[in-house]
Amino acid sequence: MPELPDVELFKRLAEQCCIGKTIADLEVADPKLLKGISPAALQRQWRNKKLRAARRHGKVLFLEADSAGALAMHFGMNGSLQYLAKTEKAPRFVRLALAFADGHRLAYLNPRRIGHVMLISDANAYIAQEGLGPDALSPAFDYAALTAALEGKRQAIKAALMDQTRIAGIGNIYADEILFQAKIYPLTSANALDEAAKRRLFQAIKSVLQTAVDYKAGSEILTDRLPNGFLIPERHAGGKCPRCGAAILSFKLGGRSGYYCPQCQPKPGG
DNA sequence: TTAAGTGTTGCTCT
DNA sequence: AAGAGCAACACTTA
Repeated sequence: MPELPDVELFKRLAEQCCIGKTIADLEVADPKLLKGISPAALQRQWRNKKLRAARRHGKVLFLEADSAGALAMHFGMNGSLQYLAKTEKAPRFVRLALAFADGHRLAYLNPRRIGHVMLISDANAYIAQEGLGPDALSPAFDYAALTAALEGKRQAIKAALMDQTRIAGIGNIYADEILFQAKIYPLTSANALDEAAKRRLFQAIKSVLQTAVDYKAGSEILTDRLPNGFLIPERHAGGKCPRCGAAILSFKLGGRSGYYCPQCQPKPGG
């Protein structure tokens, strides 16, 4: 699930339901996912503090408490954030939850436990320390930033898009979608893209991610929540190109499955 | 029952 | 030195 659009929705959920609320308790159901602090220390530090703000950079969500640092949440392969009403029973896989004074809870779920929640002092310092590139949807990530990120790189353009140290927020599924919309063959060398291709790529990064957020679509296969013309619903064996009807082909890159249309995304020179 | 899977890290090899 | 490939992480679903 969680690529940039998913985490953006988690951020909005936190903003809409929890900002300004007093944290009555922290329920750490799985201490293994908590980094940088012990459950007891986190409870001491965050109890009776107010949740001040939610921020996002790439795939990371930051929840900031008043004068008590921030929690940096990584959702891994299939983590999520859920708001639970006072009387609502906790679903499976809740690993950590903020229990507010009004009885509602904000729960961090992570079935596979790939991912973590880390207490940090400052989001910007964390971004710098992790070496994260500019957030794909931020104004700071402009066309010049894209060309700089791809400069002299010979690796496949899909791998470059997914490299969080160059651009933060794009994962396997949205990388495929962006390259489909930009009509670029995913295994093209990054430094082999001409000006026109890079312009299309930049436009596709912004429009695909923004569209996904606007449609409230995660990267799950939710056909009815994505506009027509998206590749994502056809991202499986037997899929058909939404543009030309050709059979969608699959490939492997770095152990991950990718999908593309051989008609709309032809190999350079082939 | 087996395989595949939305992310990241660390290791090895070229 | 960049970059490719792979395993590991833990667990669900097809």
